[in-house]
Amino acid sequence: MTFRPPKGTDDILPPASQAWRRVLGTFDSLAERYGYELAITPIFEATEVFERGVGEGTDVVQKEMYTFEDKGGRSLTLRPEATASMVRAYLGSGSQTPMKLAYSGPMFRYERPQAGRRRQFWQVGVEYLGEDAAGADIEVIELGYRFYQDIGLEGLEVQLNSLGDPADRAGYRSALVDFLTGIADRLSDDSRRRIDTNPLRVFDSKQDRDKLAGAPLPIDYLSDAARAHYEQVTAGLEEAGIPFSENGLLVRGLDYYTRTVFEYVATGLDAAQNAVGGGGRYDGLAEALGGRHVPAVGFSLGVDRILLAMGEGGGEPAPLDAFVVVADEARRAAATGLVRKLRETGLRADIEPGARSVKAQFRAADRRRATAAIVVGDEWDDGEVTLRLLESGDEQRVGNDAEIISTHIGSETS
RNA sequence: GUGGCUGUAGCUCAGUUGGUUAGAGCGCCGGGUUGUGGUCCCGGAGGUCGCGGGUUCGAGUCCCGUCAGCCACCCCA
Repeated sequence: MTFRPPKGTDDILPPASQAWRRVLGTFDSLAERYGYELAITPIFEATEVFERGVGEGTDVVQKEMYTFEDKGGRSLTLRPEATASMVRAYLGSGSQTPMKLAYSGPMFRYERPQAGRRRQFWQVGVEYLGEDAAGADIEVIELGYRFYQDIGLEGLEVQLNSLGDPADRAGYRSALVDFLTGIADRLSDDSRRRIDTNPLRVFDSKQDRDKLAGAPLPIDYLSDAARAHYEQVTAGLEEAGIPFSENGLLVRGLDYYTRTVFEYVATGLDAAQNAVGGGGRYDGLAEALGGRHVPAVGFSLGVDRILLAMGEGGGEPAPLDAFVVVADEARRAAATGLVRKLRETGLRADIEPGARSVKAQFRAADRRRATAAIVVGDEWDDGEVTLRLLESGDEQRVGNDAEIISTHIGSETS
């Protein structure tokens, strides 16, 4: 028996989990203020949801899926991302009106782990479903940007591009294939294979990026409608005060994107994986799943990577407002009752559950970073407790009432 | 899937050309203070040296294999 979690997965425990609570909480309230409601879908789906949604030609589908057969002979897959699930759920709901959804949860991809890449990783995201207006693109990108601002991630860059509509791709694709065929002898094996299967994916390759100078770019092949949409997005972002840079090489690794694509890059991250979030418009995804036409746009942000970029690996234990010290065991019932009342008033309060020396209890109070130690001893008979402020060492006797104690501590911490 | 680096106490590590009962710092527990922490002093607990095999009188140390971790590639969050 090993106590390590499976390869590429992590136990997130205190004190590191403190940062998780904060980041997840920030996302939750921010999404709610922007009008995105919670969506919870299964972490596994019928395999075809991802095959058809994400795209057969993508690395995610070809080699990174956790696929298994259940006892009923169904092929299921642990979700490698959430967007396909969200669209599937939206179609399943039968909704005829736009829906703004926010989600948070683990995703799974079978890969060799490294810095910023895990087999189970956590994404938060939103999807603006059933809306084709550029205003939705702008709102989504802005929401993501605001999120990074709120949690205090510095050195963030927003990169933007447009891939156009499927109709724009036909002409573009043949131009790209011509170009790539011309330099095929200098490309990596992977890229050469993609010329036939999925030429756009060549832009994903770091190895070949420098050889792509002069390659035709999707942005130069946009239809009038797609171009107008793109220009509305850039204008809207400027108006919203969101700094961004246009990157004609940005194509994203999933097949479902149309028009707008964007990525949030942490410039301060020295790890190779510096994309902390990304997204785009996917007007064709619902139809790829066999549904009706549903224009939509969304993003997903990698919480593990965000914390990595912020250097939030360790940290201090969560602070406590009060630690109740039992001076002698005969007073335990009184002390336990006091902790209960302190907690009811909203204080973070704790106590040792078994008999320990006063010294040990004070040491515990200090280690837990308590603001005050509350001693329950002989003074209890006078209706009082001793309140010691651990940082200054100031000590006084106060009424043994939770409200009174709370007031004394509150004036210290505020 | 491919390549590189690393596995000794809870953590960070030391361990001399292979040589007796494997060490340090930090952390943890207890005592010094009959009701007082964070400083200081004293004491204590805690180790299949990743695992398996081989060489040797003798392996933490050398060789082979294997597993795990880390990093990079492919690609993405």
